[in-house]
Amino acid sequence: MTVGTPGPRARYRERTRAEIKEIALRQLAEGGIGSVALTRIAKELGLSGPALYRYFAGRDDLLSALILDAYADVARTVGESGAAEEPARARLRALARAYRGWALGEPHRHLLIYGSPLPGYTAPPETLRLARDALAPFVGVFADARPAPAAAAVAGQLADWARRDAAVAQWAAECLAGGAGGASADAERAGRALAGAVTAWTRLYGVVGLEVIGQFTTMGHDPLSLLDAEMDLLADAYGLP
Amino acid sequence: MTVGTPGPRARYRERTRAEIKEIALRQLAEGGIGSVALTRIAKELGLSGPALYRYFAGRDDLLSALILDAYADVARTVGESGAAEEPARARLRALARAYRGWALGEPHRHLLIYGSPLPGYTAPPETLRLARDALAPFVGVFADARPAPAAAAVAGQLADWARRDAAVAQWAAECLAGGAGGASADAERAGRALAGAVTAWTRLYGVVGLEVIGQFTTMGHDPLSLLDAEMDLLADAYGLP
DNA sequence: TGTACATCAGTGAACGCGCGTTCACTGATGTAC
DNA sequence: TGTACATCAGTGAACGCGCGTTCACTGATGTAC
Repeated sequence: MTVGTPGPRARYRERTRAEIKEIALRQLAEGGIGSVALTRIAKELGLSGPALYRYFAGRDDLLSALILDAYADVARTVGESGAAEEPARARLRALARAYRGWALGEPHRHLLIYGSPLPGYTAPPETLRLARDALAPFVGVFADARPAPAAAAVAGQLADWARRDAAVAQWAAECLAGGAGGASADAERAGRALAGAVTAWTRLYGVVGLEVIGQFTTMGHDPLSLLDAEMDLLADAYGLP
Repeated sequence: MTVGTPGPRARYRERTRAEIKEIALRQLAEGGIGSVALTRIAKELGLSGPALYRYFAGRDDLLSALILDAYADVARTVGESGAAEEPARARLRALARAYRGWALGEPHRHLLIYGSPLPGYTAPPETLRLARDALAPFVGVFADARPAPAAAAVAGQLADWARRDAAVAQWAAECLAGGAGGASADAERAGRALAGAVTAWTRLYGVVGLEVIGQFTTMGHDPLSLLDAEMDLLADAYGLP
């Protein structure tokens, strides 16, 4: 079989897969993960139930596809944002706002990957790489960070991690160099940048996650202001320009 | 009917309700919320299915009871911790660690109240008060906070909130006075304390929430160190002794 | 102290529902000669 | 350019499952006189 041109059958197949995922996402948005049902997807597509097994090995396989798509979408959305901003702290704000925009726009997809884990479901291994991709832009922001004393311990732990695991060290170096190959960054520097990125991510998740599940509805503050403040405080604590 | 002594029937009733909730919690821990099934609870208790309707109006009512219990448990756990610690920043650490301990010990209950919301389920109104109770000790910690400039906007918003809503103002005053009646605290002070408390809560949730759903399993840091660092940085930013 | 009555726990049968998945098959579509 | 064949989308019937909830009822337990 020739590689390259997909052929009409493969194209049709991809289109149907996409339609199935589209309907599944709608069900997810409307009734949560428990409402994603192959039977009803098939009916909506005008197909019989078993027909879906031509496109997905089963319900779990479909959910895996949705999860991987969501991770990829997050990485893309965050990765595309804020690259132009000049001071590092402005870039940090932009990254955080980009994720918030995505999560508020598609809360069901945020919850799919960062809500309650599906019992009995084990995520496919690609998930790890994709989750890392979303973190990469944050690592870049903290390339020249000088953490406050309170953050030194975490930075040290992550530096040790980079020392122990060569793959991690290389990944961090790539993030720091903006994708170029110069992997000459030392572990200390990588540790500082990773600490900043992880902390940015937990703060971002803290604010946005609570906002998505509606825990702020009775509180008298604007979640966006809080998010901006959190990123600014982090920029302060890590000495970002 | 005399109030006071419960009587043997009421006591038996309460015991059975407690047993039902116990089994439901075990099902929740083992298979998530979708696994909480009245039919199977009844079977485990040696009862027929419909018998449970003597104790709970239906599945949603049982879930509501579990949710309210969880909120109350959080408030109690956090409230009991760290009161003795002297410098405010040590108290803050203790509060955060207390919640983390609870959440890691009973991740299913953490997820019940802070994971994906149940579609179609609306929480009973008592939830709000109980959620506030859990925040109260944090407000006390930030009684004399002097927020960094980056946090001023949020503190201002929450001060406005206290000005607009008398009930909020009084609640904040009670938190600041440690439960005493002296509600003379001004709105600015309440706003600063509330801002600190809310921020502490989002940071705490950020770290613990991600830890519970397993997002740190591949990262080379100790989540407890990160949590401590986050609370220390917050104490720095809010000028806590 | 004894008795009549109200209260309440619990049962069994039944309703109606949707779900994931398997299997043997039919018919259309693309492909190799 | 035409034909034989393999591939693949899709069907219909069927299996087996557990679930929440309602209803009319029985029998035990507590309570008021």
